[in-house]
Amino acid sequence: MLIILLLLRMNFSDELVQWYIQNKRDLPWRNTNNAYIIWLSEIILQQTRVEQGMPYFNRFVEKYPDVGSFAAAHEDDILKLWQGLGYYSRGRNMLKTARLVNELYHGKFPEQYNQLIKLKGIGEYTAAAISSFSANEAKAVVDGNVYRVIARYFGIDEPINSTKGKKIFQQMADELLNHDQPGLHNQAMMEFGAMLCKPKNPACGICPVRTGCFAFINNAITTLPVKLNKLKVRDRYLNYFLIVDGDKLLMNKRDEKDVWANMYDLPLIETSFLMSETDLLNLPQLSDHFGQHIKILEISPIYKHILTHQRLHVRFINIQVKNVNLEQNWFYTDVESLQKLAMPKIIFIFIKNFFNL
DNA sequence: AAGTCGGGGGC
DNA sequence: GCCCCAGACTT
Repeated sequence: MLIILLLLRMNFSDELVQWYIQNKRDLPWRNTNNAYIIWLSEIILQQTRVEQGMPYFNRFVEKYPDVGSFAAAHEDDILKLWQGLGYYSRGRNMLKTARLVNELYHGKFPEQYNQLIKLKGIGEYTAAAISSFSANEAKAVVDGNVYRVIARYFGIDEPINSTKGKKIFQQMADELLNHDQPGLHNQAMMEFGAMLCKPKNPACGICPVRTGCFAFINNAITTLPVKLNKLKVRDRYLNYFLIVDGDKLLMNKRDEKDVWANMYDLPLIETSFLMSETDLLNLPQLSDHFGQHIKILEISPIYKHILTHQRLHVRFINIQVKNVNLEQNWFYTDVESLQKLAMPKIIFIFIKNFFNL
């Protein structure tokens, strides 16, 4: 019985690897075993589609061809290059890791799972990916694709985002791993999930392993994998003030907490509910910052900006003021330097249009 | 164990 | 709208 199970599993891996070799996409990070380059690609691709991450990967490789050059960068430069990709802590953690690697390993990016897992921004998935792709270490990756492929093929209905579920899927992935070619096996599992065993409308018609697939046989494609979802979305109302003084604009550097940590936006008054323009302009905070003589030049419509846990209602209010009480993180910048600051997408778009950049 | 962190694409 | 994307970190 055990032997039959073993054979079945070996066949599964072999089938996927064969399918992979014939159908894989030609992606730039697949043509190297340079752990640094693979690290770059893996961090960029966390929770990010390949098409979205690709241009960022190319720009990062170009600008920072090795760990040393990355380690020497300023956080502002990393965040600027990361602008628009989201989950900015990835960029900030990369800088910490690059600097540590540069010191600890003298610029040679580690390839062993046990070394990688200790680094900031590298979890189980990424450590397994880097070690198996760069050095063929026998560690099985479990990403969103792998969860889906295993859940469907073996009919596992344990939620993939429960603690118990994660353990089960990791264990199954470990057992499935082809120890002769871990890197190839891992790539195959993920590519198969991404290209064929897709979340919606998987291509079961051309699937090489459908005859052994639980979900295909039992018509459970749409119900597997199972995921617990209790996503709470919060509404936030962001009122940004555009204050132009000659050729300079008043900017704010955000703090370490909250979204968009360490990035740049504008002076902000946040409310937890939709406030009318007149009520907003009567807020004491406004006169505290800008005095009594405030002239409204222009008010933008309210833009809805969707984040994972937040619905942002954003508007921009262009005002003319006599004097400004500078907050801790406020500063003036000219339009030239403006382009070097890493800004959240919605801020960047607005400013870009406003100044015709 | 639950909450937080972006932005975009497919349906 | 809702779900998902080569997840990790903090509380």
